[in-house]
This record gives sequence, structure tokens and C-alpha cells, in this order.
Amino acid sequence: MAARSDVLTLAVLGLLHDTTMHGYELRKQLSGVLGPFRALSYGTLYPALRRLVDSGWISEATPEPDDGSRAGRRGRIVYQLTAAGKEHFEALVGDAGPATWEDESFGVRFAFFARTAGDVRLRILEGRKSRLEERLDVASRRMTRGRERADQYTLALQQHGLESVQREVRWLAELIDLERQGGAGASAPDPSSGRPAT
Amino acid sequence: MAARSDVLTLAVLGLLHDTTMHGYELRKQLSGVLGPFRALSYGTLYPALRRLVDSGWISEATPEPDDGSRAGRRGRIVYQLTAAGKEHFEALVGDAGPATWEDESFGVRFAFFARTAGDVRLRILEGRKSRLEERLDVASRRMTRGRERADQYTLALQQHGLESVQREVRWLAELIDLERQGGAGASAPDPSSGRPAT
DNA sequence: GTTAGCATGTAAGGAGTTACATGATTTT
DNA sequence: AAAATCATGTAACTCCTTACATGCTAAC
Repeated sequence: MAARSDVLTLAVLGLLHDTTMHGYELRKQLSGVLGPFRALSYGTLYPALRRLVDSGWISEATPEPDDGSRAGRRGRIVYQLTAAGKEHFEALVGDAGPATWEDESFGVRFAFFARTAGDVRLRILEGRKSRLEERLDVASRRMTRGRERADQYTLALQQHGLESVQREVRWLAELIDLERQGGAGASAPDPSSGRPAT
Repeated sequence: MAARSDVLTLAVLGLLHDTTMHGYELRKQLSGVLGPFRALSYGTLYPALRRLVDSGWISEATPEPDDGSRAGRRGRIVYQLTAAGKEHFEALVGDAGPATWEDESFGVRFAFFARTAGDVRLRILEGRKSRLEERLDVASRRMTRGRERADQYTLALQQHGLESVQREVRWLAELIDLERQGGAGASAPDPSSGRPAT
């Protein structure tokens, strides 16, 4: 039993997997991983980094400037992944926990697919797909059942949402196909085209 | 100056606009309005209803059973919109506040389009569209700039997100067209669908 | 008569934001 | 020398969830 829902931990460990970085830089990279449009605030990031250090997954280093000067010099703090952190990252990426965790972390886990084993990739993709299909099922049943109540705008909105999810399902199906063809290797095949949701 | 980010308030006032409801029923209806897949917990809903009563936007009524019987009967509490609440609702729906508010509340405001004046509908749709286009701009510039860093999976994910947004922009453009053709009336034209392309 | 679903709440806590506070480095 | 941007952090607050607690009502 590993994780509850700590997507940020996963994202940070993943980003530090083959580079060291300081907080400010980390934040910029996180925008690419957590979602193309999302910018995490420092009020979340820095306390989170502190917790990761306390847990032993990452370690701090403050590079001293050559001249032995500074009293008030608050320099960069460069973080790097520890061995324990690397282990924890592998565990988190592969972990099939509760649906909420799987759902929230999908984007981040996908973003680190290049460092993820082939069978784990397949498991993640299939898990996501079947959860979306389940939703689709519930939602479309709800739409047919209570049809009289909703006006045209409500319907249009629901239909738009539904189609978004359907597109993502098709996208996932394509990716799963590519994974199956690509075999069990750890390196990345070619997932060129794409389709959306959320 | 009206609201910060209280999407729930808007949703509840909107649902009570032409019916009265008790909390449990309200929660079910909210799932349809806040997002097809989201279920709000009672731990959020009931305190929120209390706050709305305290603010004077809605009022409680506990319908007594005809027989004047039991003391411990914790009956349903039926909520209805007050005149002040109705006013507040109109203000919230039309309000062009900070981008965060406009973004978060779009779905809910759209869901209540049938009760919304034509010019306000148009303003909301156009606001949403231009915000999405701005994002698109930023995101695609970011993707071209830092191309070397991202592996194929990261790229596929970003592209997927991008296309999702592009699709919503096209959907909005269609709706805006329909609104323009439909004229300035307060009743709803026919926004039949978004297109499953490909 | 007991299980399932209706109905209302509270307490604790997680995950994030905004606003504030500080100071160093780079660019103009 | 001023302005922008790099860089790190704290405090207060918001919105939400989970888990708990209570009791009624309908169906089997």
C-alpha cells in the first residue's frame, strides 16, 4: 500500500530522475507535466519540497560561491533524487491504487512513460481506458433516463463532455495498439496523433 | 463588485431558480450541472446551504407532517430562492470578473443559459473563447520553443491537450454563430451538437 | 425484521491559492 | 540607478473530501 493521492510528489521525483534542479526551475518544468496550463504556486511547492527532504526521497545541496563572503546570501537550493526516492518513484508509477489516485495521477504517469517499463505502461493505459468507459456508461444512461428535465443548452454541454471522453477513449485505444505492437521494450514507440478530454 | 470564485453558490441559486428542493435532491441535480462525473459531498453541500441562508439568498422551510406527532422527526428541509437571491443570481451569471472566476464558472453559467439574456450569453461565450485562444497561443509557443527537451510521450500528451482545447474553441465558435443568427431573444435557439471529427 | 436508500449533519484534514516578506542578479 | 526577473519562503484562508454520527422510510 503506497500512495493516497500525492501527485505532486510523483511529479517532482520524476523530474529529478535524471537531472538536479532548484525549486524555481522545478516549478517551470512542473507546468509541462501537471497540465499544459497549470502553474503551481510557490506556497505549495516549497513546503512540499521540505516534506520530500524530510521523507528522505530527495536531498538538498547549497552550492557555495567561490569567494567566502556572504552573510545574508540566500543561495539556490539544488535538489537531487536519493536512492530511496528513486525506489519510491518506481513504486508510485506502477502502483494501481484507488480509482481516484489512478485518475488524478494519469497525466503525470503518462508524462514519465519514457522511463517506465512496457508492461506497466500497458497496465496504466488500460486502467485509464476502462475507467473512462465506465463513466461513459453511467453518463449516457443518466442522459437517456432523465431526458425531459434538461433544456437544450444543458444537453449540448453534456454531449460535448461525452464526446470529449469518447475521443480520449479512442486515443487510448490507439496508444494501447501501438504498445502491443512495440513489444515489451522500455523505450518509446511513436504515439503521434492525439485526441482530448477534460 | 460581486464574486470571487463561488461556483457552488451560483449552481445552487440556479437550480432553485424555478423549483424548490431539499439538500439531498439538490446534490443529485448538482452532478448534472457542475460536471457530468462529479459528485459533491454532503460535507461541502450542507454547510454551503447554511451560508446561503445566512446571506439571505435562500430560505428554509420544514414541512410539518399532517398528524401532529413525533418530536424527534428530523424532516426534510426544503429550500427556496428569495428575491434577493434571484437578484444575486442574475448578477453572478452576467458578471465578468477575474479570469479565474470566468473560467471556473463557465460550465455552470452555460448550464443556465436557458434563463440567461441573449447578450449575456454571447458575452460569456466570447469571453471563454478568447481565453482559450490565449492559452492555445502560449502553449503552442512553449511547445515550439522547448522542443528538444520533451520525449515523444510528453509531446503526445501536450498535443492531446492542445487538440482538446482547439476542439472546444471550434464548438464555441459554432455556438456563437447560432446565437448571432438567433438574434437577441431571451429564449433558447438550437445548439444541436459538437462534431466528432476525424 | 432487516437491509437499502433517503436525509441531515459534524470534525479532521488534505491540497491548493493569494498575499505578504525578503533579498540577489541581470538587463536596460 | 531603476526595473525586471530570479529565488526562497510564511501565514491565512478556501474549497473540498473522508469518515463519522444519527435517524427515518420503503421494500423484500
